[in-house]
Amino acid sequence: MPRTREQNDRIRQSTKENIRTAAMEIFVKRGYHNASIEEVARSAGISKGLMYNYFKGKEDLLADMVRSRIEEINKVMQEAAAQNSPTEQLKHIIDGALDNVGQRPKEYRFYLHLQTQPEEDEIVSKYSRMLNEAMAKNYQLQNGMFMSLGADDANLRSLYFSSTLHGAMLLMSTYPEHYPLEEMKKQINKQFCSMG
Amino acid sequence: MPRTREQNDRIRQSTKENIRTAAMEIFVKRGYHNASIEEVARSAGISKGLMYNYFKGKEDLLADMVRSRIEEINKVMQEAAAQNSPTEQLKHIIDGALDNVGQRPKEYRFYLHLQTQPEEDEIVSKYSRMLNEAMAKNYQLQNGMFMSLGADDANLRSLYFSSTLHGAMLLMSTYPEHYPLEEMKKQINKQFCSMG
DNA sequence: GTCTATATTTGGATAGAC
DNA sequence: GTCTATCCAAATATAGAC
Repeated sequence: MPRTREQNDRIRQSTKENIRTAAMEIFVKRGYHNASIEEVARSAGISKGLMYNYFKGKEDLLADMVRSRIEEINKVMQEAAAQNSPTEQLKHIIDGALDNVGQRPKEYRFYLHLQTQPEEDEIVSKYSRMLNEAMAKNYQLQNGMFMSLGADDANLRSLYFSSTLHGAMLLMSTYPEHYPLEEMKKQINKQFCSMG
Repeated sequence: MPRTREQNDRIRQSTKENIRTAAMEIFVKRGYHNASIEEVARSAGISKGLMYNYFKGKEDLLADMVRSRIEEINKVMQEAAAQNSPTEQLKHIIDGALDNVGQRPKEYRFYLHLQTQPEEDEIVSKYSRMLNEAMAKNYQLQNGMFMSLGADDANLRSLYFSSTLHGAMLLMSTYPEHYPLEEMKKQINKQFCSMG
């Protein structure tokens, strides 16, 4: 009795999702270069060969992750833009960014590691660029928020804000257990979310 | 006519320095994992085999770099501590950090990439840890400076300062040609180097 | 849809001659 | 002190059977 089309589809989807989860886990643990397909497959509970039935190769796994990361970033930014006042918009960015790192610091660290990849890396630099471009695009949006807020030199202010925010994320991912998340959110809010 | 001891020493030193420079160049360009000994040797103008006469292997090259980086960081911090007032001490830290990144953004990026290495990387994590520890040590020193400055919650203030500073370094290394270095130094100074 | 066995490549490291 | 030739391990990817 052969499987129906729907059964096969379900199996395929579920296996693919297993691989995704396993790949993220292993990549975060070992880093892209040191992660082996072997180990990803083992962690997903399948054979090495079967991987290639679902992803073209190791790079394809990474591409999939980066795509989903960029979606996640854009989503937070769009939610922020939908807020009523620039004050609330910026607050949403701060909360979105810092909560995300606070919840999954290793994952943030993985993507930052990726973003700081040398530009001439043969394989990975493409994805580094994609992430940086996504951030740059959202930075433009953020500039508009500081305009609305009525900042003197909105672009400079926005850049200073981004520096502070990304610095906080970096330090939080480096010392996740000691970083006073809520305290920092309060400080950044106080400094940037109103016209002083 | 054989070479004298001194001639040999000079040759050895000069060759070693050549390798160091070449290795930094290639590592910064390709990243540690993608850099090949082959290419480092080519760039240094020597054969691959000769490399192993000067360094135990690829990892030893990295160890050498990290050691010299930590020395560099500590030096800036000691110079800062030698200043007369906490205001000047903090200013020295800001200038030292941001000028360094401004001059060699790729190199900073390389070390940040190293620091964000996953903890369980088999080879490289050791050096990641060393860098993070050097930074943590200097952070203690910095805390003292904010104490002297008479900050309300000195440790929190110091952490916020570090977040801002490292965020600025990160963004500067990401967009080296667009980042308004001097402007940012001024802002950070204004915010942190006095008691407001 | 899944597995095992195998091919292929890359690159770090060593040996031995000059 | 330097080079060329060689070894060897790791890991990506493929082929073919069940």
